[in-house]
Amino acid sequence: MTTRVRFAPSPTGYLHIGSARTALFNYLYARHTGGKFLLRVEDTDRQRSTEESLQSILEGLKWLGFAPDEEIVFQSNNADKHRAAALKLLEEGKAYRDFTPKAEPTDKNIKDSIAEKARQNQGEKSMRDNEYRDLSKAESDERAAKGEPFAIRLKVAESGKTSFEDAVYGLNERDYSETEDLVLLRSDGHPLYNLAVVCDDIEMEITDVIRGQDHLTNTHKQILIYEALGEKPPRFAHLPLILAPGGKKLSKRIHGEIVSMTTYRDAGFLPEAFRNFLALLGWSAGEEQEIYKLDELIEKFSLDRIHKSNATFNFDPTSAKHWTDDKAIWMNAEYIRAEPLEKLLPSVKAELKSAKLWRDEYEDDDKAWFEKTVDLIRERFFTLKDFSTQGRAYFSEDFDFDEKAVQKNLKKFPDLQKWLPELAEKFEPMESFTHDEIEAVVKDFTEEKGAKLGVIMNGARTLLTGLAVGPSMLAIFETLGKEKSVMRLKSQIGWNL
RNA sequence: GGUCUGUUCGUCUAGGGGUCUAGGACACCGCCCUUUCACGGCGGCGACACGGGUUCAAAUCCCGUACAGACUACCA
Repeated sequence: MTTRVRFAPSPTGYLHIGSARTALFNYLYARHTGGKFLLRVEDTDRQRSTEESLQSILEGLKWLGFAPDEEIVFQSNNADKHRAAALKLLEEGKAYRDFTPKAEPTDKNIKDSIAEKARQNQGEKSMRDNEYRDLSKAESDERAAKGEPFAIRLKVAESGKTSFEDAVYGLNERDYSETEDLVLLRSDGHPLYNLAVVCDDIEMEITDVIRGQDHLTNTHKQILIYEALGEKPPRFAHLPLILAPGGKKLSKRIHGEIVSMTTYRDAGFLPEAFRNFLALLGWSAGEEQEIYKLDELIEKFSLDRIHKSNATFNFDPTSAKHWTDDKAIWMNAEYIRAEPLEKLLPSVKAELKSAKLWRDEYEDDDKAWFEKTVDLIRERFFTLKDFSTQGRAYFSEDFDFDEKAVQKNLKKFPDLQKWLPELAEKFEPMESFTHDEIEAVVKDFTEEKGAKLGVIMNGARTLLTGLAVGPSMLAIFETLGKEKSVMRLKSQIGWNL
């Protein structure tokens, strides 16, 4: 049987890092086993689901390159089937009607009030003491017929336990006494999560459920539903969580955009780099390699090498340099300089386009120049954004001067204000403007002035690119060409800062 | 409160009784390379949560404790 896995986000927010990693692992597992990767949108919470979230999630998945192998399933479309399943269990006596009026949730923190209630019930109430649990069928039917509202609860057996072998966490067991008679269908007819998930997974013929560890206890409830329905549960693999620094839960409410996938796309990350980073959060191949191309990830991925302990996604919102996980940034830089140039070019093009620095000649008459330039400057870039910011001077005359660079490399050596335009004049008559010739001219000039080579070079770098850092100066001259080099050396813009 | 799960450098991790004076990566620091910065090279800092067992031997097995997380809804 071919494996079928699903990624099942609920559209109540954008695709965040933890979900993206879950999607990745599902995807890798599907590809590794030659199975199918499916997408199911769990949009049954009408209050919180939004179209905007859905689009954000779809965009994030698209960016990461995880296209579902079959049509997207929307859980809300299956509500009738979920209801039918609940009714069937009711009919078979495996579930019962609970006529207890629905308790309105307290207005304060829901989680806290639930824990509070659990504390109070401690030792006093059994999970089975619902007064309607053993109501006769006749009476139950009669009250229902009269229009009295009811929820449908699963009738969990008095004694026994649920157990399953998790691919990551091993054998999990839970005594029935720990599980309440869970509600399958709300009194307004709305099917609840655990029922919906089980029904959909059955219908979609899911063989392996790979999801966050926060569902570990839900799994027991779901197994109870599978059993009641007379279906065989799929295999389960629960993933460790991705936490915020300090070991707290990563939440969009307190951590903001840092957790959203689109943030990384917009910040100039390469999807392959981010995928690589994500893959190593909670999984490792057990070797000292760090860089894995997708094919390699697919080949090496296995559920049994997923960790049990949660990982911390490290970032520092107060730092411009460490705004997100250092390793993610490093990995992105690694991909930017190591990817085959032709694979990187489209991304650079997109970046330059969005910064209005793109010219169609770069794919035509100036193709060779463009490729050479990208290859030259990518060496020290971290994100695609750097091409339009730090690399701006290579594509436009309208670039900024870094004040510190001007101080350090220009104003500290006032002679340069006269010398650099003079150097430009030496360049002007040159027929061939390439590395060796430029070098000879610059060296002669330096000797003539009795100056230090570094002073001339650094001054030129700042005047030509606005920066104190960058590639070899001779390469910059050659890349920019004679005309621009001469023009910028003579320009006073940098000096007038 | 209860149930379950987890705990190796700041972070991601290797490790499954002896090869561990615990390996790698990122970050940080230093040196080298260099016209600058980066890359690269070399080196440094830095961890087995704690306490008891078991064993000739424990980061590795067992038990406690601490801490963390999940669940404990007519949310998903």
